[in-house]
Amino acid sequence: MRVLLIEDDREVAENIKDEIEKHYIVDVAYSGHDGSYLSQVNDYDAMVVDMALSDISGIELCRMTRAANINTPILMLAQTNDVSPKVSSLDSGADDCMSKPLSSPELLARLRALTRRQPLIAHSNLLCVGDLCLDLVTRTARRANITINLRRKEFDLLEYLMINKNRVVSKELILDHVWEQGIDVGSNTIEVHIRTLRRKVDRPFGKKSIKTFYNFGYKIVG
Amino acid sequence: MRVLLIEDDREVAENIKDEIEKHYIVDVAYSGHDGSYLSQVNDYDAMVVDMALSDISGIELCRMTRAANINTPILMLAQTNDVSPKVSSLDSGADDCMSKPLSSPELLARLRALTRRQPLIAHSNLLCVGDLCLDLVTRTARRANITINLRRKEFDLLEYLMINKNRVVSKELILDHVWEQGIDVGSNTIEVHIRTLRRKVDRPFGKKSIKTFYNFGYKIVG
DNA sequence: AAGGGGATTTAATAAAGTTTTAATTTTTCT
DNA sequence: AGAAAAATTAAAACTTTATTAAATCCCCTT
Repeated sequence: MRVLLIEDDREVAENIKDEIEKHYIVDVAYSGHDGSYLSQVNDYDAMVVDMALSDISGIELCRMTRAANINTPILMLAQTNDVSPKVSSLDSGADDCMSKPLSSPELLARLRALTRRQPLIAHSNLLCVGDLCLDLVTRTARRANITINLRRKEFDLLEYLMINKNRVVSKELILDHVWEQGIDVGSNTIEVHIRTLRRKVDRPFGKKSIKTFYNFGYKIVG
Repeated sequence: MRVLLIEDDREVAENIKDEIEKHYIVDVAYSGHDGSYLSQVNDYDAMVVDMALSDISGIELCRMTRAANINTPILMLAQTNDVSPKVSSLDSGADDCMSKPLSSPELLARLRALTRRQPLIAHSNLLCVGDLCLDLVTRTARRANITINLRRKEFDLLEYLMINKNRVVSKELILDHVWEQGIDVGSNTIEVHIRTLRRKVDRPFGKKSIKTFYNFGYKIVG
């Protein structure tokens, strides 16, 4: 197991390094640039990133890392217990976030939890199928540089179709994942929502990305 | 996106539910037992579990869930900011842990981070005869890397033939298994469907995998 | 607590797609 | 060759989906 620690306060860095080093191999970068470079040339099992780096902010570094298609789990270290920086870092692609003062046992436990999972697939708040992109944070869609506002059910339905892009999903699965239990199975509410979705994301762009599969379900293609 | 909330304080449960419900579908269990049961019978994209349930501890519930081979991401809710319960829950299989008092934006951001990783895609279940494969989940066939859309009766008929690959099945058996009871035995609907099947799965590929057995039935060979 | 406004569901009808029937041609078996 | 079975076709009968508009639900404000 190899961990990359990015922290520009040398003293803090030494302390954290010593703790992690009791269990894993640690590389330390004392600046965002160095960290970013190391994260791209080496394969790490996890990264621990201080949010308040002086050259590149932790959030920016996170975004860059994900943009470079590096899916290494990232644990962010926030200066304070404020909520908003934590939310920003999670939404910029970090997997976890803890605030200072740090507890080493907790830090190590969080690293264990992060690295336990399989190497994972995508790591972005954007879910894209062709030129249609769904922003999971703002819950809007974009196509041809136009932002499309979606209602809640429309968003949920589109998200489920897009998670399963290029695969047919049955109406039964759609009901299970997008609607509450116990919805009347005989109703045509799925069809109605498919229609509004098509009107918003397909028709204005002359596309037909949502296909119908008679007597079975739908699929979205890219 | 479906979330299971396990929390036995009804008032707290309602509050959390209302928050999560702004974005996802929420099922609530008011006891560890109910929660454990629900997590096993339904597919959730994430679980939010109170550590201090009165019947089963959150930690125990976590262990049971992982032991049952359920990999749904789990976010634990700790009563206090103490380190040791957090460490225990992370080590018992939880993926993340936050302490009360809860901040809804942070809770939602953590849920986004957790569910971003492994979107819940339905997995295929294949039935193959030679190079012809039937996906029982999407109800499509594939041959030579081309996906073939099948209508309901075509699919049912092909599935029955493929289940009995390399064995002749009588028309009587086909009628029994693929058609409702009481279909007119004198009709030629089987022949018509065999024809459309051959046109879709054999002819375009220059194959003849569906054989006729005069005065008896059909068989598919691999 | 009541009203307003958007979101969601229901319901009715039109449109599209599927399955069966039936008539005809071709093949198989004796 | 002749009878029976299977293949081929096209059209009729049937099912499912798309489209509307209206009704209901839900949340937010007052």
